[in-house]
Parts: sequence; C-alpha cells; structure tokens
Amino acid sequence: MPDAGRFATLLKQARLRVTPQRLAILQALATGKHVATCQAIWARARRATGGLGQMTTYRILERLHAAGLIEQFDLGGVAHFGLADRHHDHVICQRCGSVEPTETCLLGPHGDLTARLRRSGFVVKHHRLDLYGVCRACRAGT
Amino acid sequence: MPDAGRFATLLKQARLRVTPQRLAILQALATGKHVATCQAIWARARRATGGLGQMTTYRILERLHAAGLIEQFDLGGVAHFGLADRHHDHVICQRCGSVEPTETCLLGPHGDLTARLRRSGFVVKHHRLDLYGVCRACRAGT
DNA sequence: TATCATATGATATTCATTACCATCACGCGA
DNA sequence: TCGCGTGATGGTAATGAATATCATATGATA
Repeated sequence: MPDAGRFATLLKQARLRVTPQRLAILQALATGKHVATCQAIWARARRATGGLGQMTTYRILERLHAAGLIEQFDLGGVAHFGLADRHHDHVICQRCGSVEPTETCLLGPHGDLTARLRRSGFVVKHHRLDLYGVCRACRAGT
Repeated sequence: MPDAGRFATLLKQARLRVTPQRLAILQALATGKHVATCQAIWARARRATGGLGQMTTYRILERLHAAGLIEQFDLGGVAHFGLADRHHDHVICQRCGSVEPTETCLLGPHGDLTARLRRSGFVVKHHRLDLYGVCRACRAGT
C-alpha cells in the first residue's frame, strides 16, 4: 500500500479511526478510475485485504463521504464514489459511460451565479455540473 | 383532464399512441411539484384513472423520457421525473430536499464551455447544473 | 369495422442498499 | 507496554426500487 501513510494522515485529520479496511478502500479509490460503484470498490479492496465485508464497505464509504474525504453521486440509479481531493466537474460520455473529472471548476469562482441566486434568498453551498456528450475515443471508434 | 388535448398532441408529435394511462401520467406530472418519483406519479395518476399498474407507470415514464417529453435524473438513488418543456437547471435545498427549476439556463448558450471542451475532443450534447444550498424558507425557519 | 402491432397489468425476480446484533480491535491512559 | 472502552466490523435478513416475462386488452390504420 504505497499511500498508506498519506491516507492514515487523512483519516486522523478527519478524526476517524485508522483501520486496514479504511486504508484499503481509500487505496482502491485511488487506484482505479475516477469514480467507481460500491461493488467495484469492494471487489478491489477485498482482494487487497483478504476478507472485507460488503456491509463494511457501504458504511465506510458513507463515513468518508460524511467527513468530506470522498465525493458521492448517483449515476444511473447506483451510487458512485471518488476521492474528493479538490472540486471538479464531470464530463460524461453517453456512449461508453466513462466519467472524467475536469481539471478546474468550469464555473470559476461562480461569483455571478451565486450572487444572482442569493438575491432570491437561496444560498449556494456547492454545485455539480455534469456535461454529457461523446468522448474523443468513442467518436474515433465510430 | 384539462390538458388532455394538449398532451394528446404532444404524444402524437412523438409518434406515440394516445392512451388514457399516458394522458393520466402526463397530467400527474403537470399537476404536482416540479419533479416527482415514479411512486408519487403512480399514486397520483392511478387515483385519476382508477386502475393503473405500477409496471405501466415505469414503462410509460421510460418511453416518455426516450421521446424527450420528460426529463429524468437520479436524486438520492431514486429516479425523479418532470415535464421537459424547456431546458433548465436545478436549485436543490439540502435541508428540505425541494427541487426547483431555474427560469433560464444558468450557463447561457454555454459557448465558451463547449468550445473549450471541443478542443479536447469531447462534444457536449447537453449538461446538468445542480446548485445545492439552503432555500429561503429553510433559512427563515431556523 | 377488422386487423394487427403495440400497450397494459400482474406476478415473480433481480439488485442495490439498509437494519440488526454479536464480535473484534484501534487508540487512549496508566 | 498493557488494558480497557468506545467505536468498527462482518454476516444474515429485510427493504424497496426497478426489470423480465407473458397473457390479455386496445389504439390506429386500412
């Protein structure tokens, strides 16, 4: 586990206990694609630890999300998770289903948007911008 | 059914058969809140028609979405549906869970965004921008 | 009005997620 | 370094949304 130390620090900062299961799940999140389902994360992490309960995976992901360490969102009715190192938006290919993060927030400091809405009484805490379309690889393949 | 004629026209334009069940579901979508779950739509529409199968509701919603007549997105793991009269973004209150549409698309013609991404090989077809925060009513209530 | 492709309805089933409870182990203090 | 206590883990069962299947009913065209 190359990043065990880094992840242990992250957990401690969030006042969460450091357990091998939590480290394995964080490692699994860092290893694979940008976002993954609970099933995929479980499969990857249980291989690393030997025996990891599926229940535990759900609970840990929920805990990590509550602590702000990972991002969670629904895609096609199933929850997807990813490391929440920094804010980003999503570019989603409708053909192959890939989800890629944008390098920066596409709305910038979204000053204008939040100001406009605040005038209507709504205070924006955060946002999610998902762009749907066809990725380069899928266009080339057709 | 006040809008039966209008909805029948919509269905015909989409080359879909006009059935009382479909009219009832469109009417249910137009009656309640901006978006609703399949369960809620079913409950509302079955009251109007007398006997409406839950299965049929799922199938009709799927059909209507495929035809572009309604919008569908996941919220908390369950599918939500709403009439897709025009494009809009969503303002979601994290406290009461209300989902309100914005009057206009917040990204404008999103010319800059799509142009920037197109340079990377990704063609944007459409987008979803969800703004999370606390609505006026919830702020007042606290 | 007759015909047929299509829509509907009911049951059974899949799949993700949650509930429950007994057991285990991390982390703090001595 | 060692014990203790709170919180974490793991397994099974239960919930609830969504899908598969197939017989029956019905809208739309000729």
